[in-house]
Amino acid sequence: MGYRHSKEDILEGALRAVSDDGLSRLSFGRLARRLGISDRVIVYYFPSKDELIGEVLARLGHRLQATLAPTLTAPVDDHRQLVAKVWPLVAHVDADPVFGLFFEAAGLAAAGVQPYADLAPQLMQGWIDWAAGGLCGTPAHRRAEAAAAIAALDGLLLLRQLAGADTANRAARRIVAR
Amino acid sequence: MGYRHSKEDILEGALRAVSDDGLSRLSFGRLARRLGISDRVIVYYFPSKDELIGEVLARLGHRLQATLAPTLTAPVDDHRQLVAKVWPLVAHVDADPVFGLFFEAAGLAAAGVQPYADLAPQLMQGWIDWAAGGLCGTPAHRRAEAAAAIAALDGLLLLRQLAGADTANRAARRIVAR
DNA sequence: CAACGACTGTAGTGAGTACTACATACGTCA
DNA sequence: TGACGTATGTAGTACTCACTACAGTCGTTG
Repeated sequence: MGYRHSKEDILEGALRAVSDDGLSRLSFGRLARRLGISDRVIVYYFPSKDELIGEVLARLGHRLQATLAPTLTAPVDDHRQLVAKVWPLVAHVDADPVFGLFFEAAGLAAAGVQPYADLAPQLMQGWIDWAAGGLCGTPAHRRAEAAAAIAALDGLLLLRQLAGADTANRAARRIVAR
Repeated sequence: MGYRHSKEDILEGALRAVSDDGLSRLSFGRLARRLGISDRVIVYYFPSKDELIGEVLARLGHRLQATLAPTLTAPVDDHRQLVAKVWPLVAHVDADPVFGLFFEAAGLAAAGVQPYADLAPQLMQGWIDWAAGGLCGTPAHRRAEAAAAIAALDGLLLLRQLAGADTANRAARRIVAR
């Protein structure tokens, strides 16, 4: 028969918890209280906090790319066209908490905090690979334009979080314009 | 006569501490141990941790803008020219820890952690105002181009932190190109 | 049945957290 | 001289943190 708790439930609960409270407030105790279980159960499935964070970030990345996957049907030539196509979506979709978490992880990684310092670079690489899939041209061209697109999108998202949607949208129009 | 400890020394020590360890590892106890004093003294000058963080972030912002101030002598027309002018400097100068801290603060703010959520937006606004000072044209034009420049620069810096300098430099060349 | 592994519970550990209580030294000024 | 504000020290509070020890409870398998 089924057990009372499952790793899947805990992981989903953790995702909702970090969406609400941020990565920095994720703890065994808080999560256990939120789920109404003993922290002992969480520790059983995720023997260390780093493993819990790792799985949360991995799922977060998959979810992010799954959300954006339908965007990249017809390949475009350069990062400006890609930004023009993607920005309205990421700026509209209520994926805000996900991006907030992305920046929090990036910030912690930039500050050298483990395990983020090890995990965030591959999160970023995932973004770039995703963007390269929506571009055409030589591999080198696609890599560089993809990186440029991700830089622009990340910068715009950061701007959106800290200066508001209107400012970010106006900036996006300037970046896209040629 | 001089006192044994001064607020100035503690604040400078705090700046060095966060440059080394990140904002998230700043605590009364850690800082006191690092400075070889009692945490009681720190609490005396900074009655709450939020005040300590606030002053650290403020000084960080001033230092950042002071570093970049000489850049903006001759105003340019749009964000691409501004990025072209500023990027080589911010990418070269050994201001890496400062930018790491900026992203960490932004990430914590995005996640809603206090006091960052309150302080980071004005940090961002400071950047934008600074950038607007290096542009010419109508106020509306300068605001929008400044926001675009900051978005691009922030995105590039994030890319640099998480994907390496080469990738970021290649992306910068694409963004600057018209 | 017996042995085993997967799972759950109770309880605790030692470290770190922000912050406080309280006494005391010290210089300044009425 | 005495009162006062600034500065410093010792000690402690109530809390959260990640993680552990250990005993149990199940279902499955030999």
